[in-house]
Amino acid sequence: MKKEIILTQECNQEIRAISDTMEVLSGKWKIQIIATLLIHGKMRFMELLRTTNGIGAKKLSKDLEELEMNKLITRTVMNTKPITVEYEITPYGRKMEHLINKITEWGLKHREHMFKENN
Amino acid sequence: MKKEIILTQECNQEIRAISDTMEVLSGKWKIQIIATLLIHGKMRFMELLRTTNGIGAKKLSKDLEELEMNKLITRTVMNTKPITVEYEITPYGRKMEHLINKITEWGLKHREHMFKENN
DNA sequence: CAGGATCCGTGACGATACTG
DNA sequence: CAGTATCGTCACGGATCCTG
Repeated sequence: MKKEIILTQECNQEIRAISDTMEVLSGKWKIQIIATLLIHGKMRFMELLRTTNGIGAKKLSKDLEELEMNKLITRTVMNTKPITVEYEITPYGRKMEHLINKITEWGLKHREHMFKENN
Repeated sequence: MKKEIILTQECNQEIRAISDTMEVLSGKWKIQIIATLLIHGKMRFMELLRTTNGIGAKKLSKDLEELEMNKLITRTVMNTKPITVEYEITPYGRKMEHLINKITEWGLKHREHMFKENN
């Protein structure tokens, strides 16, 4: 099974940067997971599964793995019985908070804008 | 063929806002197209096709259509022979410039960060 | 030129069952 | 509990051909 960090290899610097970011963030769930962890702090797998409405275990597992590869979260296996695992935002991941806020902000304005023009 | 603006219908306000934004932006190409149009101003279909490296005509056409639905760009058919079409960012779309800058910025830092830790 | 129609392969994702 | 393995579906996106 390959575990490589995906960094885009394309011509233009700016386009690469954009692609890199989108590679990390895109999909329905990644940002939601980050946002949830930013709010709640440490969380276990099942908590995330319940909180992130609509996601399946397989997808959650995969997304968490990718987020860990990108150093945005940490994964800690506790030696309890039965096993529990805790996920937590890294300081580096926390730096994404501002970007997520911008994204949220834009989404709110966009919804307004769409309603205004269409009705 | 349905042409509806997709606005997410989920529980939480913040999550909805995030999903709305990602709905508009996600995929490899949308932001690239916007960025390109921000730089070059008016562009024709074929210009965009050449400039946006790797995209196919079908996908470009579809993405442009979606961007137009979201009022980020305008599509103008010129009555020339043969027909030409011009795409251009709207003032509203131009408001996304700041967000795109943030995304680009984060991508650059992320690339640095990944190299630092892995080598 | 600007795309639509069609065909088709691949991979993403859900559901279910199973393991340490 | 925290996943992995397996199966099956389906929509995305590429390639090609066609049209006003």
